[in-house]
Amino acid sequence: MTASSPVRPRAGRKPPAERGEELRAAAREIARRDGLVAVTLRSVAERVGVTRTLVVHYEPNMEALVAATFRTIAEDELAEMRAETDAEATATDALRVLTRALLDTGRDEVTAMWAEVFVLSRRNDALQGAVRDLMDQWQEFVVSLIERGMRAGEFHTDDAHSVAWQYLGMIDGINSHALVNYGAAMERGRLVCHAMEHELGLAPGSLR
Amino acid sequence: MTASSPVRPRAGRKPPAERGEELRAAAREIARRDGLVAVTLRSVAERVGVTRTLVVHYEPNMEALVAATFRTIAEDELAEMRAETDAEATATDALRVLTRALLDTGRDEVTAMWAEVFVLSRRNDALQGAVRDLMDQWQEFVVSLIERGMRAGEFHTDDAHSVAWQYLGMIDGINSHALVNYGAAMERGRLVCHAMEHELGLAPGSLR
DNA sequence: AAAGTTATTGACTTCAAGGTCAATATAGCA
DNA sequence: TGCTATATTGACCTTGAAGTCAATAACTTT
Repeated sequence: MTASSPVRPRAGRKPPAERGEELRAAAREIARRDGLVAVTLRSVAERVGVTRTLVVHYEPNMEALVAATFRTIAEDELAEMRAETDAEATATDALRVLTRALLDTGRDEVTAMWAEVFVLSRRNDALQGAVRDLMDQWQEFVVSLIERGMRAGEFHTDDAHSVAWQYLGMIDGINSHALVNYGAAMERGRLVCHAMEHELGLAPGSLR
Repeated sequence: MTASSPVRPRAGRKPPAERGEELRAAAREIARRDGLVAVTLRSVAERVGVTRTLVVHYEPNMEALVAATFRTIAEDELAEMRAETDAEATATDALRVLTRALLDTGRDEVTAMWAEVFVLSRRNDALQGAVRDLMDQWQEFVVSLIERGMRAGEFHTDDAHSVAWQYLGMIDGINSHALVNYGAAMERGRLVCHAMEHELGLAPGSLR
């Protein structure tokens, strides 16, 4: 075992834009799989197959990378939801589709990340900023959906903001609990639908 | 500055039970103030004024201490809620009081701890067990409250378990969001009340 | 009062985190 | 073809986490 070389071959030189994107993509994959806490200099470097130092070269601040990673993942998901709801003919249909999508079991990784973010942002200012931003964007998204329904005469409420905010909170909480409570994961969302139907003056069952 | 002694005086010898409780109490205080992640050998030792080694002597496993800390805090709170609701004359009153208490702003530290726990339990088996236990106990508590109301003819539902589970999820989520969204913290809970009134066949406004 | 049990401590180890700094190798340009 | 800017690396530092182990000091018991 004289020359057993466990050495990694030198990473090929790449244009900064490409390498940078490669590193950020790796950070996102790690965050999706093992959570934002797992996004470290070492883990990102190892995944890409470069030295820690190179990661520092591109991302001189880990807190910032974590925040950016969260931001991108969350913004991507929001864009997806926008696209899906925009495609629906009525606001009621859109809200039904949105609720169904948000309560879907396959979204567990994102749910876990949001739970993580509430904790981590206590100690990471950049992340806290990103969280606020994303919460605002989500809030605005749901408000505009409600307003769309009001303009069309489908929904009726006098406080779209409050309804939107609590809607998002309820969904987040139920999903978080389902993360631990495997058994109950199937039946998530009945109360949310009833609550929204009631709150927006919809006929019972409209959202199912 | 030859003899500037920053040395801590030797801690007085105490009976194991007392010292043990002292350490666990310190862990709880730290958890309440700075979160469960802040409960470390060092922080507990420093707070009590003893060496790290002594903490190890009493708590040979940090994961276990963190789990026990969470368990005690959460069980204390549950006991408090039990006492408060038991004191109410009707189940409707009890539910109103419970909801109000759970949505109270002063409960933010506990909310933060629960959010933390969902994240940490991914990497701490003992903690995961404690979380499951406590969720079960809460679930059972709310279910029995609902059943009390059904026996008295106040509530009507065909799935107390599902209603209880989602009730807790909603409250948790709304509180978590309020942790970040200072502005909206005042108006938490309208939807939850409406949802529960609707779900349990109560007259609108019964829970306000 | 002496002995023995054990609460308490200090020195040390291991591991993983973020980060610095100077050296090296390589791709693209002159 | 050779130069040069810079992408990439290796060696090193600091901090804070958990944990081990033998030594010391303080009660309790005989």
